[in-house]
Amino acid sequence: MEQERIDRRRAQILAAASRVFARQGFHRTTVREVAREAGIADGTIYLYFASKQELLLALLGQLGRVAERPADFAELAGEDARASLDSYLRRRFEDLRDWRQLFAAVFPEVLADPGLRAAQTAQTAPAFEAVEAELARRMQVGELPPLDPALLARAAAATVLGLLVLDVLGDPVVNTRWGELPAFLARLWFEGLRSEGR
Amino acid sequence: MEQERIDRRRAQILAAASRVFARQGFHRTTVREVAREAGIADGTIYLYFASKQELLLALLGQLGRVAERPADFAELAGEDARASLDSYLRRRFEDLRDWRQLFAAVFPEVLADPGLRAAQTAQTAPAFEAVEAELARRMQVGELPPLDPALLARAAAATVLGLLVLDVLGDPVVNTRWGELPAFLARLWFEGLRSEGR
Amino acid sequence: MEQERIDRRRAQILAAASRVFARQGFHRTTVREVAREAGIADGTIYLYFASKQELLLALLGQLGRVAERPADFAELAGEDARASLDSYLRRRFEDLRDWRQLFAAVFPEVLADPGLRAAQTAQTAPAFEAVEAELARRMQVGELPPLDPALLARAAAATVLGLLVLDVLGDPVVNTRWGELPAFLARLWFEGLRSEGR
Amino acid sequence: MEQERIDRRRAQILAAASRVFARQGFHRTTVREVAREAGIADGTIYLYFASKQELLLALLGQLGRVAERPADFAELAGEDARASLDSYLRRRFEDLRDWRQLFAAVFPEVLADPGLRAAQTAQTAPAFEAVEAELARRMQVGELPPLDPALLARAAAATVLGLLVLDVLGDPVVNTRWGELPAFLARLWFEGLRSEGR
DNA sequence: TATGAATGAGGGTTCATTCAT
DNA sequence: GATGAATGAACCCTCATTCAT
Repeated sequence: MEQERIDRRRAQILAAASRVFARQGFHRTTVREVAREAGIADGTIYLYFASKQELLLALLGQLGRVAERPADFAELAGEDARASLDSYLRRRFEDLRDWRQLFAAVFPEVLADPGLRAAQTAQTAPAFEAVEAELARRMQVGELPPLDPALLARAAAATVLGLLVLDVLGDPVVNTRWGELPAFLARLWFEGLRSEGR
Repeated sequence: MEQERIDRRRAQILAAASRVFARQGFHRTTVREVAREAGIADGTIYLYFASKQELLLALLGQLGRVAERPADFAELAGEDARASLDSYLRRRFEDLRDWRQLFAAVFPEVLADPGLRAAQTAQTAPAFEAVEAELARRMQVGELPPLDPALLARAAAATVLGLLVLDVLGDPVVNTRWGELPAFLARLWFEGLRSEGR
Repeated sequence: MEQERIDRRRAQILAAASRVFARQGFHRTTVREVAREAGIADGTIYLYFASKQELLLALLGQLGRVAERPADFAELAGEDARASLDSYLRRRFEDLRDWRQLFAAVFPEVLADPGLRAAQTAQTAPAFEAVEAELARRMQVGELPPLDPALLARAAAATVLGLLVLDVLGDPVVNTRWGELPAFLARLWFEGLRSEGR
Repeated sequence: MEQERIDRRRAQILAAASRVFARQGFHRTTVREVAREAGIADGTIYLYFASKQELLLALLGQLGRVAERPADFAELAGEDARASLDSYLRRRFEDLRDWRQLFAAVFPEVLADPGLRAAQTAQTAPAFEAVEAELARRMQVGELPPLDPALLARAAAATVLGLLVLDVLGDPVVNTRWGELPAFLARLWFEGLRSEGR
């Protein structure tokens, strides 16, 4: 089908853009470099995207689909809190690794551009709301202690986001021990730092 | 004194740059805009900084001085773990609010530029080591449960960093309730999410 | 062919540069003026030359090919000295006229730039050596009086170079009577200024 | 006297300008560099010269006074042609060495700038006329063979000018054997290149 | 549809010149 | 008079975008 060819081309270009943006940053990358990476001519990109900025927005859209994923959280409703957190984090961190490049490509520019900042925040709002609702429910049924759901959601999101950022920055510990993080976080969040004896 | 005048001018220019970069991002900002914001002529900037890039590096240096601050952590050696964390976080979060603009100005570019990423990671390494050592000490004396100090340090740093990022992104909860975060985090990290009844 | 198109464009740009540089000098000429003269856009020049300086170097290369021409001198080996000088000068002066613009475009900058001065002198050295060898040979066979070949070569080159300079300066006599110069020089150099009667 | 102080300052600045222009060329030299070389502040130059261009014009004026010197030629009226040429050239070449720096500083720009080219040619015209008149006189009295005085004057001037240019270009022979040139030229011009036996 | 040469607006930087001290 | 910090016009060059082939 015609649409299919277009989609394939767009995907090819976006993949190339993601690689080069992640490597050099959006502004240090020329459209020509994206084209070279995709193995096509400069002008061809403009047959599939209206501008360089549109490339970024398309990548942001892809990234957005990951950010929306927390809604899956609700699916875990049945399990007990600790187990559900554990398995949720494990899956989440595996996903994130895959999206690392996309994140490195897009996120710095999101942070730098006021328009994108607003868009990103707006896009993330529903996910936060869903998480907050789920947290509140579990608190009500006594599965979780009565904390502020909004703050708890932010703290959790911030930790994951921060680890992703440290990963992109090249922190050697985070780079090499990414796989240990879900279990570590689950334990930390649930047990806390109280020393056992007390 | 002569040096003093130079320092004042450099500070004036850096403050202006920090404002505009935070607002629009480094690359979307022209040197002319920085000059306008500082109330001086384009060329004057080049009497105090060799290039636009040097402006960024100088701001990065200012930011670095904050990142090194975790070393203060060691000063709290005497207090008990929960109290020391509490007061440390409180002071840290107040500081961070002040450095928010600087962070918003510089960090996106750090994230986007491979060279700056490496520099930033290298610059932060000693602070991580100090924190890890302090954590290990407290674990040994039984003030903290025996967790991996490296991961714990990363998790804590990631949470703070992530909250700063959410703040910059304009998350309404983080924006308006920044002051509640230190106490919330101290409680979360110490008590954990175990519901009381179990 | 592809290379052909490139060569044509380069030639077109160099011809334009030669005209404008000769008219206004290298530094008083903007890249935009060269582009306008060539009938292309500013940026197009940079598809064919890396910098404004490269434009100058390319022109210098063209000029160099003329300076090397004295090697032709050796080809006249068979003829008698006076006749060979005469025909050599005649051809040389005709050539020079054609290269006048190129010379006016490039030479002032060669004279002004230490790096180019050295390059030019180095480039000319082999030609001088060839001429000296030929002169020495003719002296040995008695076709020329025993003068210092190095000085003779310099004196001759200096005269021609000086006339070219006077021509560029706009000396009315040299401008209008360029064609008489070869014969005049041949006569002067051969007969000398001794008045006949002595 | 007041005027004297001014003159001294102007001379000091011009000497500095002459050195730096000769070394780096007019356009590659900043006004600041001239000031540094003169040991004064940037702005001070503008108390004595209206613009950077005026510096050049003042130096051109100094150079002009040398170019006018050929009028001395007339003073030699009494001597016989060969002897007078010989001593004239000897004194001229010594002078020229002294003016070498000035020449290197100013001449490239004269060659490059249409306005200065015209000025220089106009300024030199009277000297040429004087020389031509003297040559014509000597031809009439039989001291010189009947050549075209205008061409002869140009040829002689071109040779000297060309040698000066070769000197500035850094030709090693001209650089090291400048002192031999007057005698060589006198011999060449008078005896010519006819081999003796013929 | 794909190409890549051409375009030209825009930005970082330099530097001649001014002027408050 | 002397200073040198400040100015801002001008220039070289880059690169997103267009369009003829």
